[in-house]
Amino acid sequence: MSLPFDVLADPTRRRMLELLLERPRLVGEIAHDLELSQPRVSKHLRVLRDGGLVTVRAEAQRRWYQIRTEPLADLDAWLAPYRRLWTEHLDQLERHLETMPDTPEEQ
Amino acid sequence: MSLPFDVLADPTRRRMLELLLERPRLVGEIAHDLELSQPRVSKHLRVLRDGGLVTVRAEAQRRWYQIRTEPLADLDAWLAPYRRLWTEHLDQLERHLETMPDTPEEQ
DNA sequence: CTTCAATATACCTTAACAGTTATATGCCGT
DNA sequence: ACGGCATATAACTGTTAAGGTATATTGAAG
Repeated sequence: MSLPFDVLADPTRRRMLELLLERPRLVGEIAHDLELSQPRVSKHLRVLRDGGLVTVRAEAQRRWYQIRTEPLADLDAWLAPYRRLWTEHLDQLERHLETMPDTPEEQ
Repeated sequence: MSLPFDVLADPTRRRMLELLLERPRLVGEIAHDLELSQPRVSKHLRVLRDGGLVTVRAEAQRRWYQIRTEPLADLDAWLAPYRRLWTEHLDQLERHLETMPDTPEEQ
């Protein structure tokens, strides 16, 4: 399970994903909507594709890009153990901190 | 809400966070457990700290680093709209795809 | 007050990556 | 067959970031 952190680290790619969340799109559409050059979009789509976050469907010269959820589900799974820290027992962390030696804070 | 993607993009930092999930740790502990040089650990901790993912508590020359959940909760929130794609109505996407023009797949 | 221990940081090198411009590829219409 | 459209990729450039080594800082202990 390779996590999509690197792929999602780029804000442009996240904006593209956000568009693709609504519906599949053409390269040109994305470039237009986000005001990006076409090669730039193609390159990012390549990265998204290599990371498994999108798939392509060819229609003549057009390419329909569509979101793929698996890596996002993996990310969700990665978050699980941390999520408990701020949901279930929020005070469990607090109690833990009280266990720590009591010394002046830095910064 | 600045997302912690860049910070978490580094696998070493993710391993460090994983350690800190159990309990707060000293720099030296982390370096030892993960077999990393001390400066390397300090540098990563700096990034984690700037990203709000950890806080420090000074105890003499020791520094106790402890996890901070807010950015992770932000990440969780970011995931929310996507999460629906693979939980609630998995077939909603499928239905959407059937709406698309039917052309040969690429790769 | 000197020395050692724990940590932070400066400096340097290298690698990766985003962006641009130019070009290639493939398909459609005429 | 030909010109144009949609997309991909190559080549190049600039920036950023990680890692290493060396050094600075601060507190403790003797």
